[in-house]
This record gives sequence, structure tokens and C-alpha cells, in this order.
Amino acid sequence: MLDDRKLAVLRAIVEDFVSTNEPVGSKSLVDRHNLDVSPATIRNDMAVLEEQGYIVQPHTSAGRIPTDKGYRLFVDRLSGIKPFSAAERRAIETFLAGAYDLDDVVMRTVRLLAQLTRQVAVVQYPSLSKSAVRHIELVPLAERRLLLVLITDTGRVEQRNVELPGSFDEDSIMHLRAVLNACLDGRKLTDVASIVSDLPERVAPRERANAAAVFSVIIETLVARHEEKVVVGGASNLTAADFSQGLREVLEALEEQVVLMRLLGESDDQSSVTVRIGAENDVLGLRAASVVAAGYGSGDRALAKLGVVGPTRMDYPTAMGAVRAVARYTGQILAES
Amino acid sequence: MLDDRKLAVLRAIVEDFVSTNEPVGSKSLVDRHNLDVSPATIRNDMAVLEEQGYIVQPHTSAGRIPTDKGYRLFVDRLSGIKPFSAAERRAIETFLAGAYDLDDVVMRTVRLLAQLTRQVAVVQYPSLSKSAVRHIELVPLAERRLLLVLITDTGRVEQRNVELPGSFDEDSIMHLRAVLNACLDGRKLTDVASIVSDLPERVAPRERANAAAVFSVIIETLVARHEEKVVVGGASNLTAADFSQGLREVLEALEEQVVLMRLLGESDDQSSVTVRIGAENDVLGLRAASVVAAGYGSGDRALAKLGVVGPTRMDYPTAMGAVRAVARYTGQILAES
DNA sequence: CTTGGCACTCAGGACCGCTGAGTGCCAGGG
DNA sequence: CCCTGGCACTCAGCGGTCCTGAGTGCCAAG
Repeated sequence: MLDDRKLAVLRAIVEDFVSTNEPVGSKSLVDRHNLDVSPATIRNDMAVLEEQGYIVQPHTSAGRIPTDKGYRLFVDRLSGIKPFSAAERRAIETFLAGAYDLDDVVMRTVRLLAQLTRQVAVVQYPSLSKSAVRHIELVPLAERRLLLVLITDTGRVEQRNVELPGSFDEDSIMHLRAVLNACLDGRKLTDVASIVSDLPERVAPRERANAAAVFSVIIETLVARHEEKVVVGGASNLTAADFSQGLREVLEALEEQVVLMRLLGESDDQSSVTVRIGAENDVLGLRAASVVAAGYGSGDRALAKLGVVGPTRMDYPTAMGAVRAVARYTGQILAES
Repeated sequence: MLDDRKLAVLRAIVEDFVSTNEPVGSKSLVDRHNLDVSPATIRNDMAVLEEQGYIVQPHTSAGRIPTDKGYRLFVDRLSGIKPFSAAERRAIETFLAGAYDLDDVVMRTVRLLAQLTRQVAVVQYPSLSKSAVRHIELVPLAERRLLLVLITDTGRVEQRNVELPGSFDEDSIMHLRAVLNACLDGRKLTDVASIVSDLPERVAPRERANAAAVFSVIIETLVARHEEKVVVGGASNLTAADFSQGLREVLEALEEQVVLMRLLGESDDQSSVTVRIGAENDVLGLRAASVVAAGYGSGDRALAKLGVVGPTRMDYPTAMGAVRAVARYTGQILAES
């Protein structure tokens, strides 16, 4: 139904359009790529491709541009992931290795990704729910207030204030801290809630009111507030040229944490790079955008996602290569720390 | 040199231009504002104002628009700060009071400010260097690695990994923690560096190597890395209509922490609202932008800045009112927690 | 199935003229 | 001395027209 040459034509159209941002015609195709057939032949092929919905012409007497369906075919069957050179990989590695901090890792990752792809980069913090407790700390702040600090094995630190119903003394706090760490250390955060609910028995009755306050904050931190943090960078790579609908809406979407989560989310398979093209991502206002995303994590489990957002007219092979490489190295850095 | 009516004319021009974004002519001026003179008179006044550099005409036979100098005069002498109604203030207060976290306070503040002014909002985290240590925590992570957590009296939490030269046992860490807290609790961060440098004497010789590593990280955290954190929101309020130079550069500037610091920075007086107009802020690429900023903080000292960035053609009275109100309430919330 | 030829389409740029908002200047009046 | 109405002038923006060139679809011949 689509012979080899037609596929080659589609690939050529996508490549040319991506690099020039102008509708591509039969003539320019034949001499830019060395297809050894005449323009007329190409035109016939194009007619077929258009009929099947892979390309369209913006107006009569203009060249063709790929449709979402066209890009999809391109990504699925016509292009690979462009691998990075050893030098590039080394540069990525050393840039990320300079980070001294989880925050810093994420920041560097987002910058790097934005720079490599010249698109908007989106990086999700290592998810709370998939990581494990490394340490819990209770710090007295005031008469009836504690600071609860929860450290995960990915280096993420969550902090919450706890208002206590009653006053407390140092000893009871020490004890509570010991109990918490004994019971929770190393446990998956997803399991913590159920463990905590069994805990009250293990503290002296006098202390239960205060302990309960602490426990409920822990649960709240883990469950109620599992909205993950997402960081965006490279917004200046957005140009009004793409996004005819006006990039205001794109900017708006990028400011909504929830939207970003949806954008990255869903596909839960580990490390492979996923591409969502145009209307495929159901976010309103990003109908003209594509998302290239991948999971990253220390070890084999995917802790969180990262990716880039750009116009459907995007250099997918390169973007996919960058996302894959960055995901890999970021995961590696996290595993080491 | 500029009589009352000329000032009134300037004010009217600024107000009209701000609200319509179109050059304003003598005719439309007289009937929109009830100046009871003829257009011809206004024209004469305008000619003078133009000669003095307060207004220009984009092209012959168009109305006038204010220059930076014109806006400056407007802000300094012709307009007050628009106060917020009691209802609005209450809304602000309850919105901010819902925050449970320093991060959350900052996030809400930035959203609020962006929404109130319909501009880009910029909020700086309460500065490390002006706050005081509330608690230092050391958490063993691995064989030779600690997590250092530093909590300030504004609720900010800094975390850093410490690589130790040698192994350690629980007791020595306990001791070190105790020493640190004893010596640093309540001290201004600016003083911490000098205090820490005297500390090595107070630990057992065996432990000095490890302790030194911890100390150097503390100093590094406070001194070397005093780059403050800045959060930006409401970027979608940027419209290509303003910023003819292309808002790409504006977006770029807004992604640079350093630039943002410079933007807010400098004027160090406490709580008053400062306005920097157009070329007055020497940041390249923001020559067409104005910044309305104020310090905020718990109590009387200003801990950090917040503000909005927008086109010079901005509703200054409202923006100033919003910035002042938000700064006030955010400071209040911080003081309470 | 491919190819060259041919007629057709149409977006975008160049050009033109008009209109209306806005100006500057001037002479007369309070 | 300042205000005012009148008048001539300017010019951005808008709409219309024309032309060109890239690109197409179709067809008949190889």
C-alpha cells in the first residue's frame, strides 16, 4: 500500500519541513535528496500520501507539510533515535556530575535538556511515592510546633510544619523520632501510610495526642500531597513562529503543574522514549505540540519522567536521542548519590 | 516650567495609553477627560511636553506616547499607589494563609501577584544571609556520607551532601551535631562563617578530619552559594504585543536567576515600593520592561524582594498597590510560622 | 510505472490611492 | 499673555489591483 519510495518521500518531506519550516514541493525534494526519479513521479506519490492523510497542503499550489499522522509514521517506522557521540555523552556526564544537590541535579538536567534540544524541557522530581524513606527528623521549633523533615533515598527532602495539640519535652520527641525511624527506615513510601496507622500503640498514652498529629502530617505529606514537583526550563526556545494559535496558551499550559504531569505521565513503561504528537496529547492548548518523554531513575525502576515539549514540527530523532541520553545519565547520577 | 495643566495632560496621556495601547491625540484627550480647554491648547501643551522629552510621537501625524522619562514623572509625582479594598485584602490574606509550607507560601505568593497584576511575578526566597540558624541536623546516609540539613528561622531548609574523608560512628556524629547546634543556634547566617572557623578546637582530634569536611560544606552553603532562589510565575501574561523587540529575549532574561536578582536587587530600603522603568534597569533585553518591586519580611527587616515585571506601558498605581499588599501579607504569614 | 508537457491555482509581494486622525501654525479675541 | 478656531499638511493603515513564481493535477507518450 505504501511502497518503499513513498515512505522515502514521506521521510524526506518530514526532514525538509522540520529543517526549513516551509511547505516542501516535488521539485525541491528531488534535488535535495537524491531520489532518482522525476518530480512528476514524486507528485503522484504525494497525491497518494495526501489521500491517506499523511500530508496536507496548507493551500492549493503550495507544497505539502506532514500531518500528525505523518509524523507518527515517521517516528514509528522511518527514523531511529539519533545516538549521541562519545564526546557529547561525556560532556553531558561531566555537566551533570558537577551537581551537589538534588535540586541542583534537577536544575542542571532541565537546563541541559533545553539546550541540547532547543526546546522547552520538563523534568519531574523523583517521585515521592516510588522512593523509600531514608530518614525522618523531628526538630522542635517553638512551644507547640515541630518541623518534620523527611528524607528519601533519592535525596529528596520534604519538610512540613506540625502543630501539636499539647506541649512536649525533648525526651518524648527523641523517643518518637526513634520509633519512626525504626519502623519506617527503608520502607517504600507507598507502604508508609499503612505502617503509620499501626504505630499509635507503640507510644506511651500520654504522648499519643502529639504523636497522632505527627503521624497525620506524615500521611498527609505522602498521600494527600502527592502532587509531584515539576520544573520547566528553556521557555525562551518557544517562538511565535510555531504555535500559530498564539503561544500564550502554551505558556499557560506550561505553568500548570497538573497539565505537565499529564503531559509526561500515563505511559508507565520504564526507560523507553515515548513520543506524543499533536492532538495525541489531550491537553487543550497543546494541540500543536509534541512531547518526547522518558522515565529516569536510579537502578532499574523509573522514578520520574523527563522530556521536552515543542512544536509538532520537531527534530524527533535528535530530541529522542537527547531525552534518552539525559534520562540515562541523570538516573545514573541519582543512583550514585 | 510645567504648569498644572501640562502635568494633568501628561497624566491623562499615560492613563489613556496604558489602557488602550494606542497613541493618544489631543482630540480624544479632551473629551475622555474633562479638561475644559480646546484641543488646540492641549496640542500646545503636548508640544512642550514633547520638547522636554516626556512624550514622543511614533510617527508624524500620530498621537503621543509617554517616554520612560514621562512614566518616571508620572510615577513620582502624578500618581499614588492604588490601595486595595478591604475585600481584596481579605482575599489575599486568606489565600496566603492556606499555605502549609515555605515552598507553598512562595508559590502562592507568586501566583497571587501574577494574577492581581496580570504581569509576570517574581518572588525571591527569604534570603539565607539575612536569616538565622534555627537548627542543624546531620543524617548518616552511607558509609562516608552525611546529609547536612540546615533550617533557618524563616522556615527555609537547605540540604547538602557531605563526603567524609573517613568513616564515622553514631556517637561522633551526635557529638558534632550537639556542638554545631550549641554554637550556631540562633546566630545570623552572616556570622556563622566566622564562628565555624573557630570550631575545630572543640572536637576531639580524631574527629577533626570529618568535622572539617562538615564545616567547609556549611561555609560553602552559606557563603559560596548564596545565590538566592527566585521563582517566576505568570509568564503567560507576556504578550507579543508589548515587547516589539521580540519577547524571546524577555523570556531568556526571566530564566536567568542572576538577572532576576539584579532586577529586584539593589535598592535595599525596606518596605517601600520601588519602580524601575525601561532603560533604568540595566539588564539587556529588558530595556522595554519595567519592574515594580518591594522588600518583604517577617518583622521589620526585609528578608527578600518580590515584584512584577511588565512592559513600561503598565498600570503602575495598581501594580504598586498589589506589590505592596502582597509583600505585606506574605511577610506577615512568614512571621507567623 | 515513469516522464515531460501543459494548463491551472493562488499566496505573497509591489504598487496605488484614499481616508481619517492627528499635527503645527497663525491670526483673532478675552 | 494665554486660549481658541481655522486651515493646510502629513502619513499609517486599509483595501484594491496586478503580477509573479512555486507548485499542483492531469494526460499522453515512452
